[in-house]
Amino acid sequence: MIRMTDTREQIMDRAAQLLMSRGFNGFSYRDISSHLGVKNAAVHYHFPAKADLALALIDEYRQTLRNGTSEFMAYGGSALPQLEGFFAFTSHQCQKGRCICPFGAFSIDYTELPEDIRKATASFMDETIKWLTQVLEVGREQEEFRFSGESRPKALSILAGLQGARQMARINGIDILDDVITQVRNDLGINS
Amino acid sequence: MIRMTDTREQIMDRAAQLLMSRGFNGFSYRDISSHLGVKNAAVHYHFPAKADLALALIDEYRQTLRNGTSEFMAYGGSALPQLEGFFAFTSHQCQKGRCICPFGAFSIDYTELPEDIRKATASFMDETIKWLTQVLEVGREQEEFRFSGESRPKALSILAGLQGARQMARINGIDILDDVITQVRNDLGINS
DNA sequence: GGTTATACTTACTACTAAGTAAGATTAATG
DNA sequence: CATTAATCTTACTTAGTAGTAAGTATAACC
Repeated sequence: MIRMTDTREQIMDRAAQLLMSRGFNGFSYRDISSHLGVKNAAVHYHFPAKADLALALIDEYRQTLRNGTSEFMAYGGSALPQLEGFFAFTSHQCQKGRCICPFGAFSIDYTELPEDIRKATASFMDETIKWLTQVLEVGREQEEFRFSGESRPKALSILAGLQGARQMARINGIDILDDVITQVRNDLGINS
Repeated sequence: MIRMTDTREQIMDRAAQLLMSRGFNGFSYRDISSHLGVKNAAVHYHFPAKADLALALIDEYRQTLRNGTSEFMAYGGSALPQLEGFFAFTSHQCQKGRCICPFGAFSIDYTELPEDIRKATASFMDETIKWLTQVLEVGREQEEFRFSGESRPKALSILAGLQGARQMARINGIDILDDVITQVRNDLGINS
């Protein structure tokens, strides 16, 4: 009756929430199962090992970001909306309590993680870096942004700033993220 | 014979290493004791609860930073060396494998931590923010730096950038930290 | 020389974690 | 109706966690 298996989706949902609010080693299968009102082993049925869950989460998050960026990567266009979309996404995630971005969540336990998770995380990060680098490169050509230095280190510094800000926001309040985003705009010569 | 109790120091040393390479929930008393060749309970003798160890670590780290900054806070002076000293400290820590700064390490588990650790972390962060804000403020007056916007958000964005970069460096190599530091210099108009 | 405090060890408790094997329930299929 | 596969539960194993209580050795103090 009702519907079988949206359980898998519910597990992913709850796990995403937990991953980004407590880190990968900060939640257990029990945290998921008790929240859904099922037994521990039900979660193991869908994701035999915690690593399987991690891979699925990375993939999902990656797809989410990719949906918003693929068109730009393929055809180019206006860079500022891409950047602002990313800011808005980051801010929104944080407000939902998903403060720790997956990079942050996995980076803590990185050296202890299985090889395939490390690869997936690293490759996801690469993809994000490349996207932002292109956004900055195109945006500078079109005079939407002004900054000194190469595009890639600038992209790295922005990503690092957002990641760090999300974590600092946990300790000192969400205003910190807004402040950092505003400053990043300033440093790009965006007068909004 | 030999010397008693440098054990406490050795515990702190190892714990600092573990905290900054695995996060607070990423190491156990066993990781410490086995490395020192003592028993688990010996660690508990010096630090009854893990929270006691955390507080001691925060205090130590805080003292380290304070030693390098107190003179400036009291008397002012040249701002650039303060900033460069901070960069060098960060970079050096990271090269020693202490990639995760305490803020990052505790922020992950923040919501689950006991109240006193949360307070200590937050107050330490405040202290750091205030110091860097003053460095930037003074540095701009003395025309060592150029940047737009207020000093405090600029300080936040730099701290967040360094924290994020340290974590990204774990995943994609230590070059990322150097790139980010270089970009921060660029964005401050420092031509070194 | 006896007492006391320090710095441990031995041996344990109580708990939580990931993961598994085998059985029960349900829905779909031939 | 019988079979099969999917989705779960019950009941368990193994291993690691923080923390504690009681005892031992050593050095310092009176």
